[in-house]
Amino acid sequence: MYNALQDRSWLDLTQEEHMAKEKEFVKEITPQSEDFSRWYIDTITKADLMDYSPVRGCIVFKPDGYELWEAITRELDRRFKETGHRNAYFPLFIPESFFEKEKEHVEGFNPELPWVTEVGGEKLEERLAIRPTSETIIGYMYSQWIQSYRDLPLLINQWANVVRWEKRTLPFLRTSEFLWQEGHTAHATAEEAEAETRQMLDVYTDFVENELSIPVIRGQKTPSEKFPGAVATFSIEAMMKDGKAIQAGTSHYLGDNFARSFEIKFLDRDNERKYVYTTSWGMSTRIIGALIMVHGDDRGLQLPPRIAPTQVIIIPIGPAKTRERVLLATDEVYAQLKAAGIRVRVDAREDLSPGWKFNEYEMRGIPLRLELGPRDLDANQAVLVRRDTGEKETVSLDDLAQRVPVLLSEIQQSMYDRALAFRVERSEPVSDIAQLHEVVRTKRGFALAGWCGDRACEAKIKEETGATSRNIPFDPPQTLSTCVSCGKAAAHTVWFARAY
RNA sequence: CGGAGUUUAGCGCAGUUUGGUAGCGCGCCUGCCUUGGGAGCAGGAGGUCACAGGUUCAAAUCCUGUAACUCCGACCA
Repeated sequence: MYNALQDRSWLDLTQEEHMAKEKEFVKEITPQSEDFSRWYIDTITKADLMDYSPVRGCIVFKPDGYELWEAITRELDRRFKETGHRNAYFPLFIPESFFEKEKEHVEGFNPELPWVTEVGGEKLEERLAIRPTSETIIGYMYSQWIQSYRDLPLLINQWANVVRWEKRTLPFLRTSEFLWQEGHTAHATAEEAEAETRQMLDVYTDFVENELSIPVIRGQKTPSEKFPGAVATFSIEAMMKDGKAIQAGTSHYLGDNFARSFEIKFLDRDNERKYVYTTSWGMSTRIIGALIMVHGDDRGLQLPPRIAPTQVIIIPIGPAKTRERVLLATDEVYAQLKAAGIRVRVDAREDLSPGWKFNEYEMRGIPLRLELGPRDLDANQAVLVRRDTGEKETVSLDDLAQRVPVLLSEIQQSMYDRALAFRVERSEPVSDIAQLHEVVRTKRGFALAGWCGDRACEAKIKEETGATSRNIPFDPPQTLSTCVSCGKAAAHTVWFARAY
């Protein structure tokens, strides 16, 4: 365990290194390089995003964490509505018989389902599952609602909590109860449903890359990794700073599987009764974990400006005798930024030193800090400090409303660029399992490999390296011709990685 | 679900070997003083030592069991 007080090595460091080292032991966050898991837990705890709950595997979203989710829902919801979807809400409880209608589906979820079996001490006639996802109950309702081709397409989204009793949980990334949205659509033709599946993957990609500054790999899941009951599952995959993958969002083409199970039929123009084709797609609070693990550093969180609940924190500085003057100017700067549409807050608490606040808001990931003190006022300027690079600049008070939005957008882009460069650097093609193992375990990254299409080869890779297939990318950097496992001709080029 | 570790004040920990008054740092409260990278001084509050049993004159400490958390595996959209 690193003990800051006993570590004298920093005495020999240069001024700059000395500063950095000093900062290191001021805060209570384990460095990423020392223990990434500890870093993650330290960061989300110290940044006050969540707390553990008395219920195993369930966390409390504290206001700062929930505010992040609210920002995410706002941006996603806007995109869903722009693409013609409407929100609805279906029950939390699902009758047991519903699950049994789709064999693959029930087998996929059975191990994680909690059941309500009695109420008021009396046993229920039929057990009720607490939903792990809502395909079945929505499928049933759709069978009631859809009569004619004129009822199609049916484009509905639900914001909800779902429960999957996970054996191993990790805050945000894998919790027994989590929040998400699930879209469920029904279409007259397979082509239209497939187009919807791709469109929603595009929506997710746009959201994650542009709002969260997280570059993603788009592709199709292999059969063993696809959603239970789906014809095809598509995903966007992101690389965390420890080189592991997180599935950031999924979109499923369900074909007519659920339509057949739930008798969802419509009368077409030709007066024939036909099954509909359905899709479902989801993104969950897991994305918050990804956001933290992609951008965070040893000083804590780092939030991309477009999603950050607070984009600029203003810290007024100065002793009592200049305080009134500084606060007056702070009010003006605040109003100016607010009017420019920037999410801005002021921390004028007198009992905490400016230095304390600098560290605190860096830990909390606020993208831009604005310092305003008496010396600044004399020069009619303010100091702006970027969270991502630490760069300082002074800006005339008259130019703030122009300069701040520009800086925020530069930060947004630069965070994306940095994450992309990191992923590219940690990704490489491999030609045998030993190499694949080397890439995912030692170098800690993504391995691009040829795959013959045989489940046994995929299972063997997982067995020997701990890596799972992430997806078959739409745009692989190159195409590989032999299977990394058996050496036969490759049917697909696949990304493999250790995953959360 | 297996293996290992942890559980003592809000947080981080010492105390457990060898049973005998509940401790430290940070934070918190009051006051003074301070403010450009986690300020200082003084005073103060705060704990069924995870939980349940057991041994003992006496248990944070020894024994048994349970739970939660962390890590590593297994499982898993």
